[in-house]
Amino acid sequence: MTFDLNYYKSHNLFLVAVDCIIFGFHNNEIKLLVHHRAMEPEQGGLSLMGGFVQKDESVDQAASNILSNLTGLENIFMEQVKVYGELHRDPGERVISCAYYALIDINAYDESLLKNHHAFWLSLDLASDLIFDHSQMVKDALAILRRKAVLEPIGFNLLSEKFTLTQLQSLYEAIYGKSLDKRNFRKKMQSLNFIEKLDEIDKSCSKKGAYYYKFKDDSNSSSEHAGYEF
Amino acid sequence: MTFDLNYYKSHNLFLVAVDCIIFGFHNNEIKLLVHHRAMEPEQGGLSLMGGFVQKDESVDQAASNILSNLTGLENIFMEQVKVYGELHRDPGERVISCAYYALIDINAYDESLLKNHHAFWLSLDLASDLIFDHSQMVKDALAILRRKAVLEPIGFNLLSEKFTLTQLQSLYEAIYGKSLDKRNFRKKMQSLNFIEKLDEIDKSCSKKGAYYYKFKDDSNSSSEHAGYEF
DNA sequence: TCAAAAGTGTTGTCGGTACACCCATGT
DNA sequence: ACATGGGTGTACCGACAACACTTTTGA
Repeated sequence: MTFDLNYYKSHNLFLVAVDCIIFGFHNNEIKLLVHHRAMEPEQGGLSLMGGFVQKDESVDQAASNILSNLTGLENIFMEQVKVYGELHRDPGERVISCAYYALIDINAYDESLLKNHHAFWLSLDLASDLIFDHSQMVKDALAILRRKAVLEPIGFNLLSEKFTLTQLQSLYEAIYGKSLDKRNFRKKMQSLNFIEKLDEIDKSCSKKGAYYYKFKDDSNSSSEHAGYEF
Repeated sequence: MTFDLNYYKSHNLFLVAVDCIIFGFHNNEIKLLVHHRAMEPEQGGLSLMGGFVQKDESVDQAASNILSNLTGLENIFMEQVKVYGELHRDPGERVISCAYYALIDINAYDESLLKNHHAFWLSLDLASDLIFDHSQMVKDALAILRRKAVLEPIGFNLLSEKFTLTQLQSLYEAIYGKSLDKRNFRKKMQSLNFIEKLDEIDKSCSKKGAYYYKFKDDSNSSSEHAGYEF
């Protein structure tokens, strides 16, 4: 089967990049995986982890490849933020970039891979002076995260498999940048039905000890945000 | 200033397209501007209006250029839906496409331009069998529209400058695909503070006549959905 | 015994929803 | 006079926000 390739050939071609906003959570703070850019322009500047899309991969695949090369993690939830397509957003060359965000457990990734890539965790407070339009990408990703975390069991990926309610609350406080009422938070979490109490108790950060919880396995059935059919 | 262009040169290049989901509203139905695709593959199939991004325009500009070439309308609100980057989404060639949606007043555009492009309005009910992944694009755009129309004075662009509350309600009913309570709808609209009653009365579709309303000029100040700062 | 974190209920407010009738007018 | 669409108010319910004390235990 051949098509009229002239139709396609007569148009411009572009470099297409993927930039990843990889969130982690440590010390009650949201962190961001970044590195110092190795080449001009903006050599040495703080940059999101990214790369170019290759011929033989979809854009989504390009994003998850970047993440797995960097952390060894596979099948992590990633979602598109948006496309950044301004003419001179990368002063070096015309590059159209698609941003993705991911949420990972900061305790469960391959440290050595991360070192190979000279990547490190940056506190979100300092994410306001990344190179190019990367700070905007982070802002946009955070807005999505904030919007979704109210409704869906997103954000659990930022914690270890077992976590206490206090830890979970700290995470939400970090995401929204404000403190929450303990009783209201617990009540809400209960009603959302995303988590399940375990028998185990964590005594590491209190004398009394706190029950561990985990993210319910069947929490895919609960949300399913309306089919939005025609 | 020269940069290390080898870094950029060593990567693959792509065709980048823009596909526009252009919504209109007529006869109490949401419509979609489409055309029959002129070339293989899928020649004759129903397609969104689209085109390729050119070297000298941003991706956003590419989208608004498509809209203005097609309708003569400038400065219309358009928003990105997302990027569609699967390998074989366009069977003819590898094309990465960025979808945008727009809402236009179906009574105020240049009919002749539209004819030149062989474009026509399709009822949204029939939008489930567009070519490629275009139906998915429409679904995704609708989801965004539904999410935003509750909070923001979006959707007004689908009506003429002056409109009655009944017309506005029909629009919302079409967007959400269900009928709404008249009293609750009016109460809500009042509280949202987006619209302003005019002195003029429309007698075209009732004996009693209905007040015209318009979208408040200063409604930019009202929303401003939180800075989401770091 | 005391410091430190875990855990637990009630009340008021607000927004959403359900629901039924009168009004003005053209025919 | 009547048919047609325009316009209005009230009562219930659920979600969210504010708010303070008791429990457990390791040091």
